[in-house]
Amino acid sequence: MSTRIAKPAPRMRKEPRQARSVATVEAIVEAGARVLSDIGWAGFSTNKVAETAGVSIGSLYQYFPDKLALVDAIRRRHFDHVLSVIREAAAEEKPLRQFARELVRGMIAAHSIHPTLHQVLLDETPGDRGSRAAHASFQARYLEHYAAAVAQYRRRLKNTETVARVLSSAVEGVIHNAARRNMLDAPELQKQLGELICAYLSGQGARA
Amino acid sequence: MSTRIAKPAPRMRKEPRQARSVATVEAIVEAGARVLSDIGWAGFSTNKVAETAGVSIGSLYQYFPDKLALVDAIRRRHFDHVLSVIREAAAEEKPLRQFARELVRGMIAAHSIHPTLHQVLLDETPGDRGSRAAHASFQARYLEHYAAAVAQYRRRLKNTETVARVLSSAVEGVIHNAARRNMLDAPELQKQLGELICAYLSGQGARA
DNA sequence: CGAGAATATAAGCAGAATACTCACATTTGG
DNA sequence: CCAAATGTGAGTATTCTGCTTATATTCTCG
Repeated sequence: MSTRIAKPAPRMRKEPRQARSVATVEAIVEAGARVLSDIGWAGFSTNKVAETAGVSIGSLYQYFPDKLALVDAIRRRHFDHVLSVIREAAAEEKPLRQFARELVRGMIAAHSIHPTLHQVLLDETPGDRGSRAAHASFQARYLEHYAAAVAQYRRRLKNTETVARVLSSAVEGVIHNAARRNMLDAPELQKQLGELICAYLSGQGARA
Repeated sequence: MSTRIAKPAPRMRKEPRQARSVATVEAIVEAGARVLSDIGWAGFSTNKVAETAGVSIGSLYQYFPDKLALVDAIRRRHFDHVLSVIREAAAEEKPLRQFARELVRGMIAAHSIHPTLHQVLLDETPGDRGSRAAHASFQARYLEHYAAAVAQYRRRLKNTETVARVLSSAVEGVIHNAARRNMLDAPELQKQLGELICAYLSGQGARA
């Protein structure tokens, strides 16, 4: 019995050197995100990704050692994107309403390209081999930013962590639901989501 | 070209008449829910469901004409359950805090058996053939109950529909997230989710 | 130019699943 | 005790999927 590590799982089998191959790799990752968002993990096959990207299946395997390495690349790219959105919204000190507005706009923008990618990545995609760590790390930093905002705007300072978790999952739920119904750009929704955030963080949940 | 309807898709190939077969069918549906919740749609195979139920694959096909009929049965059962929870919480007139508490408790209880079944049913499961109607009908009635509550507790009566949608998806998001982390029974979470509902429905999202 | 390196192609393999049938065994009710 | 109801599971036929490989094309750079 070896050390429980089944696969070394290198990120890239070969690093793209010319501009052409960089574009190819980018096209593959982009197509992968599209397939994942449109059809979900169940329909995510390397052949279909290659076809969607407009490259041959051989090209895909020239750079990605296996299917999971591809998913990892997609995940990394998407998480980095989302993380930057929250970091930006929670960065400097600003009025609550402005924070909420920027957060909502950013999250909606991030989900407008591949509406359900985020959820698929969180729910359906296997957390196999090494992505587990990246996954957890993302979640941790993700929450940190939320917690920072919560600490900044909330009077009651208890349970910051739980409050942050509740807030983030509520926002994600609303966005995800809107994405599924193709209603991400409804201005009414943006407004209400903003109000939800403000109301919860203002936080006097009615007495008694 | 015929009428676009590929399959008549009967619900049951044969109706169980004896107590034994009723139990068998029930075991199959229950096992199906478990498999769907534990492994997701990608791992949902009729063979695995039968094995989980402790019956032979032949028994399954004696009552369910095909895979989708089985999923439909699972969906119907689960949706009926969830619907009853909301109906009960939003039934009589009661103080906001009590409504919130009952809703949260009910939703958590409903998700405690098969934590991620609800999301899987909504997101991964194909809406094929005839379940589309049931699906939409469920969503409609689901929202109706939320809307009733919103109309009852909210001062501003505009956008009742949007508010109901935002509220329901926020609640679902929190529950779903908690389910994924096995934190459904954390009392802190129940409390915060209740406060979120109250705060949003109380609804003065800070001025300016 | 031209040679070798980098990149792209797609036919196809080997094996794993999977939905579903069918011929037969067992149990039940009347 | 028998006909109907119920249960069984090996087997089938088909699809799919991840991935290799032998070959073709394009780029870089002296």
